[in-house]
Amino acid sequence: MTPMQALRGTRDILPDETPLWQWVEATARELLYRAAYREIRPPLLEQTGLFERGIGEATDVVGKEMYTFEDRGGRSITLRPEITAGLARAVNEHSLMSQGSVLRLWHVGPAFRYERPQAGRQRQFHQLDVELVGSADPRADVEVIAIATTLLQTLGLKSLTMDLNSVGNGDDRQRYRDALVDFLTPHKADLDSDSQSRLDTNPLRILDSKNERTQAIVQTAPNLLDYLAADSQRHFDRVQQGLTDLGIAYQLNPRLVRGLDYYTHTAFEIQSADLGAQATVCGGGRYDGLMAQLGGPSTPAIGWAIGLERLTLLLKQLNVEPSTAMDVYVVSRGEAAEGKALNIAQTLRQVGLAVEMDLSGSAFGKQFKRADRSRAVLCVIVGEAEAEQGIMQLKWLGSGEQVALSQASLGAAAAELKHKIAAVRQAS
RNA sequence: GCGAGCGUAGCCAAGGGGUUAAGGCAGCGGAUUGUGAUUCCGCCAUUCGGGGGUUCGAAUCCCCUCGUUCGCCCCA
Repeated sequence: MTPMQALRGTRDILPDETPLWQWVEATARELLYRAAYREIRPPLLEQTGLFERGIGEATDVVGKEMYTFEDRGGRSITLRPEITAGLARAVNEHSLMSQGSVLRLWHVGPAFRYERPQAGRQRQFHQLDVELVGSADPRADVEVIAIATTLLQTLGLKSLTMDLNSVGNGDDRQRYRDALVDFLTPHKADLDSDSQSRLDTNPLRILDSKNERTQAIVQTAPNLLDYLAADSQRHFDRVQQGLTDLGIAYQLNPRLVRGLDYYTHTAFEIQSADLGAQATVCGGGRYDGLMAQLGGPSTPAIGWAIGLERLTLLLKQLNVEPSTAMDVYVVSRGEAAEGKALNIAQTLRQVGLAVEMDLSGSAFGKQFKRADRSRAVLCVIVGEAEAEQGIMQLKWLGSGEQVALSQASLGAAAAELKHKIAAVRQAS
């Protein structure tokens, strides 16, 4: 019988890796709390129409990458391919927005796209998603982008670059789209085949093509930024000014066009040179039309998503390893002693210490080796002699110093032990 | 969905038709039946991702399949 395997494009995040993920999530949670963002937890399943209407039927994500199936009631269901649409739906459904107010939300969780797996690209992947709903102010764009850069910086990521663009409002985009089609149509025969078909379906995406001949043609195409209306331009100017004032570096990339239809005005991507072809760690932008598109009141919004697989890949390259060391390792031998050891571990855990018990019953020498490997600061020893005398040995693994303590006084001494362990750890 | 490379133990691997599949790390047991290092000894793949074929003989050659990596594509 062949052993069961995880599905293609999915993977187990193993105990050796979860400390890194937990550290990323804890850092993000703290940062978002300080910026007044609140967590929301929408379902992973939504009706298919949400994504068709929200993301756009002409996009690759909706057109060929969704996990869509019919449930037992005959409804078309889709595992979310991204998070923003579900959040927008929830905001509408529960009327979370009251007029004139602002809603700051975040969420972390899996999303699903049926794609060919690659380093930094899986079929089930995880995103941290941040959204600011209800403000069209350019300061909102700056706030949201600053949260992304601060988070990445706090985690220790230095050599990242940010591309910034404005795709304008719906009218700007339409006028530019027309101009671009007019420009490209005479060159149609020289474009790569993907770009040829996009000329009808999604011409702006041609700007993004990596095909050399296509790029050469696109070099001389009209510039999107020349087609922004006065207020679109003004909005974009103020976003740039705000970023500059905060010392956030970026480069303008008039060919940055993101693959989801809902984006308007500001669009940005944060990339790393250390990820190969899947270089984008964080991507986002403004989506002023989405809420209305989904049947709610017209509401401006901006947000982004960070890909956690890509982020943790970068952190692993930096050898970031959150500590998983135990405070205390309990060694015991003999029936009476092993019973006592359980009590001792409980007592120490109650004051907040991390305590691992050796369950092997093997020779003390072996147990000490494991104590060492657990990177515990303190080893508690209960053998037959100690059990009989009602005591335990406390051995400080750094210095080797060992003292006896009566079991009866452990409760009273536990808090002091905790302080001493913290002090020893600090010193090392 | 297209193209190319790679799958030998928990990890890193040698072996490229001749039958007991090197070695290292990790793990377990012992030397040391109550104290962490080092050292030494022993154990740890009835089988080379899976299935089929060629052959007297297959980890090695062929086909299929699964997984993975790198591009394309797409995006986080």
